[in-house]
Amino acid sequence: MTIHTQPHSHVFTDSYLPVAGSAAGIPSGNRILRRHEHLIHAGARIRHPYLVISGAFKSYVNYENGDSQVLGFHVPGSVLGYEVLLDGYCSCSVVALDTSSVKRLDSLDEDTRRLLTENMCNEIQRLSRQLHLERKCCTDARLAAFLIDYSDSQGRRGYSRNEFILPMGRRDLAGYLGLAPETLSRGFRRLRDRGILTASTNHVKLLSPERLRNIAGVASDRARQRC
Amino acid sequence: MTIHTQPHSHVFTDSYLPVAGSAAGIPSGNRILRRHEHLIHAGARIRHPYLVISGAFKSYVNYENGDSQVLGFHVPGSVLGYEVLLDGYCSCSVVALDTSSVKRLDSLDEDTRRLLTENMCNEIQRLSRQLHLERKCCTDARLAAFLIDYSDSQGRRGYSRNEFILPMGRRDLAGYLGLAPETLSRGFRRLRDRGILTASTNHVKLLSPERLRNIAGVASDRARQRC
DNA sequence: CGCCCCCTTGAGCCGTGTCAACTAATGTGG
DNA sequence: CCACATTAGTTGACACGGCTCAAGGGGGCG
Repeated sequence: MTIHTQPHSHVFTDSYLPVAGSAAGIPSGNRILRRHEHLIHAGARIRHPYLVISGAFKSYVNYENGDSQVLGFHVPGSVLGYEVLLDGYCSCSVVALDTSSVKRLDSLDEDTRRLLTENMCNEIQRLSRQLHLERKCCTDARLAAFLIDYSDSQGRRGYSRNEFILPMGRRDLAGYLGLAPETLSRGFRRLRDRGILTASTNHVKLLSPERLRNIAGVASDRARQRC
Repeated sequence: MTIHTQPHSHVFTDSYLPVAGSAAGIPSGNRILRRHEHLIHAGARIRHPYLVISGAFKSYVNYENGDSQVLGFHVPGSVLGYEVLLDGYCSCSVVALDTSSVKRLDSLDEDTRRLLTENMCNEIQRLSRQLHLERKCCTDARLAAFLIDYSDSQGRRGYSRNEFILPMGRRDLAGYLGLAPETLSRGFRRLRDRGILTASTNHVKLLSPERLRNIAGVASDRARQRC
């Protein structure tokens, strides 16, 4: 049996329906977090899950030796805190990349539980895909897959698919993609040289989404050497 | 906040308590599968989860271009089929590596749901760790981490920690660790040359678990080049 | 203005994938 | 039971991608 996966969907876990309208204004009663402020501390216990309303978050783990690993990015629509289905102890930290707001999901009713379960399931599939991506695909394909994915995520939320601002810095993005920052920088440069996009640090404009999608799609070939 | 993870525990998802005694004889009423026989086909729908009683399984995904990815190995005590918590459609296939038996969990009661949820949670953490391992650690550290983990798993189930038979072939193990079979072979050779183990294909004997654990533990350093 | 941090660019090295050849193990049919 | 075919595992040679180290811009903020 063959699974036909699109190159790299669902990296952004917006399992909830798009909330494009309400994302502009920040609803009262929600918790507001500023850049670098933590929503969740690894090892701490949470009692309620959160729904991301606006902004963007990064989840990560720190290891004993000091280096940290970026686990994922979370945009409006994402649900955080599936650990409440178990003991509530979080294994990773979640920090705001920019001024952001979240809605606390107070009642752990049937719908919420299902939402969290779907969230976990998506997470497993995302990690599997990421593993496969890092094993088989070169820098450019990984970067292309990420950009296509982010582009789609933007589109689903009602924003432009071809022009957007990345909420995370190069270091974090490199960490997420399993690359050194220098390598990521060179990846951007190659895509820019080929006229596929323009990227002034965080402002990205896709000039040829077709070719970008192609680069990401050839991904699963043995395209580690031939991009 | 720093998470203190042991080098690589829980790769083998024996969330259920060890069933060492009952593993010897195969209880009646359970489903028996022979080598290469599938328990779950990707894309198919399952209605009940399974508990592995004896033998060993491999879960994997096939991609369009033909190459497949090994997702995990499952020994007695593992639970398979968390997808029943959602729509029941499986995203990966599960095949027996040897003559094996499973027990179908008929009632989806509270305990079973919790077991499956824990299973998913462990899976997420395992995949995160694997990602980190593959990004930061060289061949020998990855192999060492796997062997330590398998050794511990054997120990928990009441078998020898220092001498065991790996149920999977080199190709599958290489695929799981994200290595080429040749590279894995060289990894075994280096560990053998250093007097840390003996390995005649599947029969592994750990001569110096201490040093092996050390190699796996130095893992998270920037030990990609210096093992 | 000047400091700091982030990003970029260059040079060189090392680990691992690939290709190819050889051996060992397994299975098959006569 | 042996000869053969087939697959799995090992070993060697080589090339290449990405990491590391080091230095050079560029933008934000005090």
